[in-house]
Amino acid sequence: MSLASFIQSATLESLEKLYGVRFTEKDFQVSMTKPEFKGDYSIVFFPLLKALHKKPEDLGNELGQKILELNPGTFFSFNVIKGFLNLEFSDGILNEFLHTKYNNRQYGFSDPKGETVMIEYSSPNTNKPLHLGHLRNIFIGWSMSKILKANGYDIVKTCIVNDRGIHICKSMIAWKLYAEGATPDSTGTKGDHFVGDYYVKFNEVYQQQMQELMAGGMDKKTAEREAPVMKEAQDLLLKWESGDKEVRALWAEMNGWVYKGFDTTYNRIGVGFDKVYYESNTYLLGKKYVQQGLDNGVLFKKEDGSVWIDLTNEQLDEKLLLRSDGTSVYMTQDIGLAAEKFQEYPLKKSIYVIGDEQIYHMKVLKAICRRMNFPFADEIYHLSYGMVELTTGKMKSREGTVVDADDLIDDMIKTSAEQTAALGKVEGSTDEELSKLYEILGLGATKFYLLRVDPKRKMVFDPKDSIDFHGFTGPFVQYTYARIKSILRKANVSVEEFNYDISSETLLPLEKQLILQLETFESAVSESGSEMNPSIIANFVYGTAKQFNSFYTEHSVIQAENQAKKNLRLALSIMTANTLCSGLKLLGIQVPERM
RNA sequence: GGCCCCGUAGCUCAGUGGAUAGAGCAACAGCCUUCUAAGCUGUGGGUCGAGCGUUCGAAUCGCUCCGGGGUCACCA
Repeated sequence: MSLASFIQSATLESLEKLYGVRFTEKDFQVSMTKPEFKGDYSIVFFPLLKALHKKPEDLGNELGQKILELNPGTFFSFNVIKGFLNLEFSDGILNEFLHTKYNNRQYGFSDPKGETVMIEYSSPNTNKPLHLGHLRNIFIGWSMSKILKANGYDIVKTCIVNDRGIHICKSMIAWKLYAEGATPDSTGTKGDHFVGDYYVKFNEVYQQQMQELMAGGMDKKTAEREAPVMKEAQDLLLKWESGDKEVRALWAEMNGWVYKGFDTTYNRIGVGFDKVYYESNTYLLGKKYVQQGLDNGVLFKKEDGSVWIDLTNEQLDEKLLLRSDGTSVYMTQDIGLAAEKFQEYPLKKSIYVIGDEQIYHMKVLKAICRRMNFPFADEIYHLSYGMVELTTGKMKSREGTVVDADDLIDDMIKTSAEQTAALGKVEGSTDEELSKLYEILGLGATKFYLLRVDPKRKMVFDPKDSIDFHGFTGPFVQYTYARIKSILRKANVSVEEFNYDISSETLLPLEKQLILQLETFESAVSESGSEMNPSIIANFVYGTAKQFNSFYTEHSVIQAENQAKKNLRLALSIMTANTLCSGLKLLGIQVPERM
């Protein structure tokens, strides 16, 4: 139990003993005491005054005395200011916390609950490489999978690959027309970029043809439809759907190139999936549910044969589920896949990491599932994240302002190499060690930068900011870890073998603050899980690193005043290192032993 | 137009019912014969978009307005 919740229940118990009234945790708040006041945690008891007809000083003092009396040895003192009861923990209880947790690598993590959660993230189209926006999606998804695992859930990481449709047909036709048989291998190009280049080529040709048609007097709408290259792409799509062997072969080959490219990127950034769904396998799954919905009257057919659901009475609109020609739309597929997931796995919850532009879509999906009486309807959770914008505005593929994922990672690794070299602290390392280090730092910086903001909010990507390794950044936290490891090496202490005998040393303020900070890891883990928000962990590890650095500057570990102090500080250092490592791991970030 | 999200220091973000609103970056001033200065300490910087309301107490809750964004396809 965390210190905060310990105080919660101690307060409830004391109030009941004192006044015979049962309150709930919502009737008062427990928070960390502001630095300008004496104390560690504060009980805000304003709300209780009215119910108990007490003056603040009286209630505060009575409550404080009762809490101390019922929990001997736990608290050192208390004081009352207005409606705040400030409690100070005894050094003994904090020391005991340190003693039991300092070398527990599982600290902060829950035992398995035996419940499974699926989390879908990334879900790219196969016609172009991954970009900065995908990276935010991917890092949030990966991090949440780790955080939920730390909260005791079994995780199925998944991805729906949008491998069919007009977008890939556009790349295909451009390749057929202009590639002259070129392949990623023959040109030495990464597969996803290779296919993406033909998508760009398609759009160039398409634009040009439209201009020509419009110059000939055609209106824009018709020109969009009539441009030869677009008609050829449409033709490929029809052929694909009818199972044309040649088209299917080319489609499979080009997608294969893309997958190889994606895998390279996924491997490099250290993410993966347990189950990959392909749209080409799942896009027909929804149709049977549409028939079911028609049969039981949830859906209705219009005169032209199209199928709809009416959601106007829940502040949504009418939504099309089947075109008049009987083909399915996006939503139809999503219904099918949603059901498929729950059939394939015993899911407690099904999470979708998708941009906030699809909030409406996901709301409609849930509403439809509810109408169709799917038992899982309420277990669908849309973890929506805000778009990543540039300092110059939005990323627009048409204007060529999209930040490519591979390029970005290359830049970040290069930057970390330059910065490391400039500091000259890792001389004597092998080339292999160095390139590993640069990767850890470059990826750490990128991941931290994208995860430190609440997912729900849109964010600005400032290249200048993102390569700053000072302050609220991944490398800052990694640096703190590396320094601790350096201390431990110098002290000749092995983390596994160090044995901390609990001491009765008085804790100095900076030692105490660090313990109190470390103690909040557990609640950071559970909060980031229930809020679906990795930035809580990012803030925690940053705060912890900062707290350690303050301590480190002021007090020497190796040159401590006496052996007991030294042992205490070694234990504190080990626990900080472990906790930073655990926390960063939840963000998908590795730690370097030196930097 | 309907629905939804956002507006906090020059910039990027925390804080979502409690004490004098916090960090990082940028600016300025200090600290390396002492465990890694990718660090630490300090200074300046705010009508929390505006107004009204609820409350003992509002950046936080409600209403109105202003500004920015998303979405509402027989597109994917």
